[in-house]
Amino acid sequence: MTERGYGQFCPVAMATEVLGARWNILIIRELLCGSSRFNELRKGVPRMSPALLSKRLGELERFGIIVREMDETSGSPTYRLTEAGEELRDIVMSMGVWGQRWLESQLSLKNLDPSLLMWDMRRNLNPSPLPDHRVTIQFLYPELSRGQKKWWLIVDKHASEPVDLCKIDPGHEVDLYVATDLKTMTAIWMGIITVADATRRGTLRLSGPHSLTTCMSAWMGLSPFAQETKQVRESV
Amino acid sequence: MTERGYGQFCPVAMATEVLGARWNILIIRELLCGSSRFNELRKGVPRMSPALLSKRLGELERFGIIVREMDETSGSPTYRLTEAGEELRDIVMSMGVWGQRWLESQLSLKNLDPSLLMWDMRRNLNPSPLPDHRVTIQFLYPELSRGQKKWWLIVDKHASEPVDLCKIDPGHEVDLYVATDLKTMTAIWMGIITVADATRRGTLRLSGPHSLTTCMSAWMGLSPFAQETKQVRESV
DNA sequence: CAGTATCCGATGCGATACTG
DNA sequence: CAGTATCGCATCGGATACTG
Repeated sequence: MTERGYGQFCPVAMATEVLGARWNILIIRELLCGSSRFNELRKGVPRMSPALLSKRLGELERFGIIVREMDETSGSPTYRLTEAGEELRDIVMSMGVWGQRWLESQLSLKNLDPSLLMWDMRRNLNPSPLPDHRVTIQFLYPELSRGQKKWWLIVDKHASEPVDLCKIDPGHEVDLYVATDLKTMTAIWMGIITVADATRRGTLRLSGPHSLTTCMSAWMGLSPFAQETKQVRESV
Repeated sequence: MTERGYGQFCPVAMATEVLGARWNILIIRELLCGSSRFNELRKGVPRMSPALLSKRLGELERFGIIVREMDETSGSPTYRLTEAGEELRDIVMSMGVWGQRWLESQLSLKNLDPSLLMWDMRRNLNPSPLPDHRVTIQFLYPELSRGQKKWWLIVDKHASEPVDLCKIDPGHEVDLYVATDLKTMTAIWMGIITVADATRRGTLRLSGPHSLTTCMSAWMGLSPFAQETKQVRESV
């Protein structure tokens, strides 16, 4: 990529100069999903170095796609999409739908990452089917390394942040245990298999009260693209 | 870009691995516009080396976005979009619309290129307002170098290819002369100014029969994004 | 016409460490 | 928490020439 531009006046080419730069679409995706602070964004693009993220944020601001503002209360910087950036929502979503429909799910299932998965689940979890009191759910991935093995989702409808994610034991009594492997959990999240499938095969085990286990597919929000039906590739 | 992937299972990330690779969106744009042969594609991405184009076509084929087939009659290879590729049309068009709405037109007008412009005009010219007989239109860009100065568009409704583009004098009598500068002509094509504007300012001069000059904005198709209204950037 | 082959330079970007 | 600073390599891709 010895120089960035395409030397074309075509608006598609102009847009591609911005949107085609590595990482940019994913940064915009994070902002569209509601992240706004630097270290929040980092969680969504963990393989990106902070230096590069900072650089890209600057570029996106110069292009008028995001603005950097100081948060009144916390005093820390905040990024949000401008109107121009917000108008990218349909494009980014369409790309996701297209990816889900046409790219091999096998490929996705090679890019497993528990942090990203749990972070996504935190974001999309739906508290409403859950009881009114605080609920603690522990996820266990036995095959993973020490630091990645255990995760806690704490749901409290009445808290300021209804869903919280921890990697260290919050100390609460656990209401529901979910034991599975990362590939299974990711496949469920992506809509490739269901909770029922995995339970039947024995790759997912739930232990806790019936009131929590039976409605798992209700409170566990899936990926926004989960319901997109997979298409079969055209064979030559 | 030390490695290509993002390491994320998210469908947006998967799609971005394919669509974000340099040039790919522009190649797809060309295919969507109807190009199908290698050297036809090259005209749409002149700054791309043939080696790289070839490589990218191979990748796109492996991803199931295009297929390479042999043309029965000519015996030469042909590329066309698969169903998966065709489903990218809305995304690519949306990117163009977004680019036209939000990116500085000044930027576009720094990426002038007469070959791309004339090639685009050839593609979008609308023969129907023109007379039934063959019409030859000569474009003259006095400021350009010898090889880029003169262009001929030959329109013949009854020919197999209704619109032809030449860089060398086809020898026909010219019906309409268009003299202008490249920036003006590009701005007209992009919908930034109109033929009438440019004529009034004297940056575009037409000489030929009234029947051809008055309906120029009718036969000269504009960019597919020309009617998108420009938006003003959010000021901080 | 439709590509390959080869070469080499620029730079994007990843890794790590550090600071206010 | 929110970034900067620095370094060095891998690789992307541009240029040119060549081939069936």
